[in-house]
Amino acid sequence: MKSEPGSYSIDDLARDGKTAWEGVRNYQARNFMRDEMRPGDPVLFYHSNADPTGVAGLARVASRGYPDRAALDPSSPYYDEKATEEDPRWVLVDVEFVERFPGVVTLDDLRRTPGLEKMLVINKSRLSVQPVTDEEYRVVVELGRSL
DNA sequence: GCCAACGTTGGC
DNA sequence: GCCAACGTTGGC
Repeated sequence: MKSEPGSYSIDDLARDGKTAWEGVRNYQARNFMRDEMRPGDPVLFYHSNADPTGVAGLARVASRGYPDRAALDPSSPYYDEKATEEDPRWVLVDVEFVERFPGVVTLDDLRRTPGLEKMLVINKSRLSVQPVTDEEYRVVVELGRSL
């Protein structure tokens, strides 16, 4: 799951303990949260538009998908005029903090680590919620903890 | 700040 | 249903 640290970083999550991952306004990303993610699923927390950009730590899915009510709130930056009470259109999950890596596994690290060639973040960087295989997860965690 | 890649919108 | 125009994302 990706976030711009200027907006919400791994440190913010460490402070909050848990947060509602609101504001995702992309159908593919929404569908992952709605259809695929379950409480307990491990999450790589990725800092985009950052210095350095890359995986900053680990989190965990803490709820099933449920409506993102920010879409109904005209004063929210995530407001969507097409969202309604009956069909809020957008979905989020709760995410809880697990650990912060001692550093950041940079995008460059990901690119040059054998076994990670197919990670979507390398080729489909714009997708803000994306699946990671068990093996990719394992490799990234190992990299992150050895920084 | 620039720009390429991508997703969405809307006219036809 | 196509596709051009547009807006957004995100790496650099």
